[in-house]
Amino acid sequence: MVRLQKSIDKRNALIKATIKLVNNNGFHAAPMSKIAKTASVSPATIYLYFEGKQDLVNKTYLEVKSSFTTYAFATYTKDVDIESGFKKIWYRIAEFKLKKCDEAMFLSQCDNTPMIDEDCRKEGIKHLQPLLDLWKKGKEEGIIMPLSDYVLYAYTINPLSFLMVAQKRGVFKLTKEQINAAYTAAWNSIKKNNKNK
Amino acid sequence: MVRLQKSIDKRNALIKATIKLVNNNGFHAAPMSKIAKTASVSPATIYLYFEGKQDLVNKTYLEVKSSFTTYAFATYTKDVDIESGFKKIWYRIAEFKLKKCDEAMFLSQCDNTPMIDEDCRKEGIKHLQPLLDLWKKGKEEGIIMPLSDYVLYAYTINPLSFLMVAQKRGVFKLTKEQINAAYTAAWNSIKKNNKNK
Amino acid sequence: MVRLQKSIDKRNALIKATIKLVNNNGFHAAPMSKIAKTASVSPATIYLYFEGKQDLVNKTYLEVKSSFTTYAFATYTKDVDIESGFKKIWYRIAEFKLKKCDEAMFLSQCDNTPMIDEDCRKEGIKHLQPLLDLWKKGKEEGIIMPLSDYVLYAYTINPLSFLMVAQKRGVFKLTKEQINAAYTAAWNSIKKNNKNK
Amino acid sequence: MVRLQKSIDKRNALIKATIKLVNNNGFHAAPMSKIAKTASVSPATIYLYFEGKQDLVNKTYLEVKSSFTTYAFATYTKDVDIESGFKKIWYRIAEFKLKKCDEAMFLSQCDNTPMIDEDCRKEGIKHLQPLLDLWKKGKEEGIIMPLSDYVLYAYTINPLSFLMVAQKRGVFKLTKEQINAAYTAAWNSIKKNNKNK
DNA sequence: CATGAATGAGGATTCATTCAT
DNA sequence: TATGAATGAATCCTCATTCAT
Repeated sequence: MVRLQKSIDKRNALIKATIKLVNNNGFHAAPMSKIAKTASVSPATIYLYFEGKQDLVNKTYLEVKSSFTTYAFATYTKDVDIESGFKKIWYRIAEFKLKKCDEAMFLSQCDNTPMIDEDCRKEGIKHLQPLLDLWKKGKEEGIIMPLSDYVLYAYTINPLSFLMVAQKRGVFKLTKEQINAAYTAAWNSIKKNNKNK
Repeated sequence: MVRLQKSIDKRNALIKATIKLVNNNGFHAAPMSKIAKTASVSPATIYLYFEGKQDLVNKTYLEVKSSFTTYAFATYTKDVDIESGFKKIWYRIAEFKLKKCDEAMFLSQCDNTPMIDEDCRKEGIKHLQPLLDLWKKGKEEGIIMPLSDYVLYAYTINPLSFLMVAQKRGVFKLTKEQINAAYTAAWNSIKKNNKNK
Repeated sequence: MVRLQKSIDKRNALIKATIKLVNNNGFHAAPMSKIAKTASVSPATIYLYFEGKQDLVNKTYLEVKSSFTTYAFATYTKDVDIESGFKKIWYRIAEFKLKKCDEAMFLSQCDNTPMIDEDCRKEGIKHLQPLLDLWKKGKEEGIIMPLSDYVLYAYTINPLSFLMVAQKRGVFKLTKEQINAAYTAAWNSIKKNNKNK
Repeated sequence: MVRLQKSIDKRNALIKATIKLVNNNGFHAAPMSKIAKTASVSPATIYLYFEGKQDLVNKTYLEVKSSFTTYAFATYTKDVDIESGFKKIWYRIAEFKLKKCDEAMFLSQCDNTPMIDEDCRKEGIKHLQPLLDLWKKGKEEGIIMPLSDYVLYAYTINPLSFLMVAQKRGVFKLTKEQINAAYTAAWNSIKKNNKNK
């Protein structure tokens, strides 16, 4: 029992070290030896918790992705109307990008890299289901445009990653106003807005 | 044939090889030796055309970015109204993402990686000026929402990258209809909503 | 056997391999890979014991230099008169050049090459202090000519290196008689000539 | 004729470049490409004048060695007594070490390195004959100690190299007084000094 | 469970040399 | 004669992984 506890600590330390190093200089600057050192652990120990580097990276991705979705849906309940539900989720995601900066950065680094297995990527998306359900309902009710989920995601959620990275690079500042404006843009892009014509 | 001049052909072959290999398996799977082999050239030859790997990657990025913007603005002229201009550019970019798939994929891999120098990145953005000018005018004329250029980019251009990558992964198909729908979403997200005029 | 400690044996083997290879064909013929092979070790292992090639070479130099001075002063005590002391040290050095031939050859290779860091070189000279003290006293007592230590070294110790290298090249043989003659030459060159007293 | 002239210029430029680069950072910092560049010549051109790097280095050595001995014996004539003759030669050599600093430095770098072929080395020593003849006569006349030529060289000429290198390193200054003192040391070390006892 | 030492395979880069002109 | 481009082999070094303890 006690040993098991200790183990989880080490596993977490390794995950954290991976995130930190990848964020600092990208995947190519996160060798196993450095990850081990950052986690105050022997290189050999990593292989007690993970099958290898690929596995470590994948597991880290899943962990962070799960943390992301948990955060996103923490305050969401199905019993609200489409726009309110969407708004709630969207703002939670925006909040995540701002508050859990390390994790958000890590996810964005994972976005377009072949470092993450395709299977693992699919696994990571599963937890997004509540949002997909919401969209489905929204489309059925004629409130949201009948677009593919990918398109909806591309126009509402993904821009937040782009803006967060821009902020991280120091070329842009995500103020409260900017976020509100971004929400409006997001909603406008997918809402069916010809009802009162 | 001609040996008195460093052959532009070899340089191009190296750039192309870099794009290809990075696209296939990411930066970490594009060693100089493989790049050389792919370009049918000796490893040492690379160093006649580029200062090192960093330089090769940077130059490749700039080359592709330039190709991208050239394509984007090829049919654009300033003398049209805001929406027409935007539409023209947007569709050219969409076309680029579809037709110049390799180059588009490469650019998306560059987006969130620290492999590209920050200076180089800034250099690459310069050529986007015509679009920024258009947006400026659009904002002044009250046609486009008064948003930061980063937000405008995040909501109109960046989603295309996301969708292109999704398509490349085989989880999504960018049909003509999808593109038209995407355009509508893009425009809706940034146009000034004048329904209650 | 024991693996919990970096084995001093391996370090020594590496130092020895370096000496051997440099002696055989000079610095330029002692690549890390060959040093590793000669020491029956993986190339990567070298980097557990040394920071890089520069460090390996420097450390080897210091090691040998230290071995040299230890040998030189092993039988020397301050309580003898100047000439006896000098003679003792001189003969020990001569003995070193003959018996520890590998080390002596290595040191002579280091003499005029920029492969050794200047700092490291200075460090190596420190241990020569007893001889310098002896000289100082000898000069004060009017027994040794009032020459710079560099000149004293050039005329008494350095010739031994020259002769040893010549012997190694096979063009000359350092017999006992030659050594005695060399000692006389050395002492004559620095002793205060008191013939006309 | 004109072409031949030009050729000699290039050959000389190459020799000079070799000396310069080797002096600056040792043999390992004098790649063919740099030598070519320093001599304002194409790398390929080197191979028109020399068989390869080994040959270039050897020929450079011989050239410099020849320049050295020429200088050393320029003012020497056989018709003087032993000590005067020796003194003349010795001071010329000292002058060479000071005035032709580049060449002297180069020679000292060649001293203990296996970069120079043994055959080539022997060839270089040949021109020293006048000094060896002088010594022979001196020994026969009972003026110089009956020592091997190597020992005589080690105690009279070689120290000058040592001192010159020390000066080059900045740890020692070869003033006129030092040189005179050095000469005395040199002569004392080999002269048969018990004649008037 | 945990470790530090050890490693072979592979990475970027340089070099002496050659080739086509 | 002279060249700049081109290169395969070799160099230093790093990395993911394993092993003996």
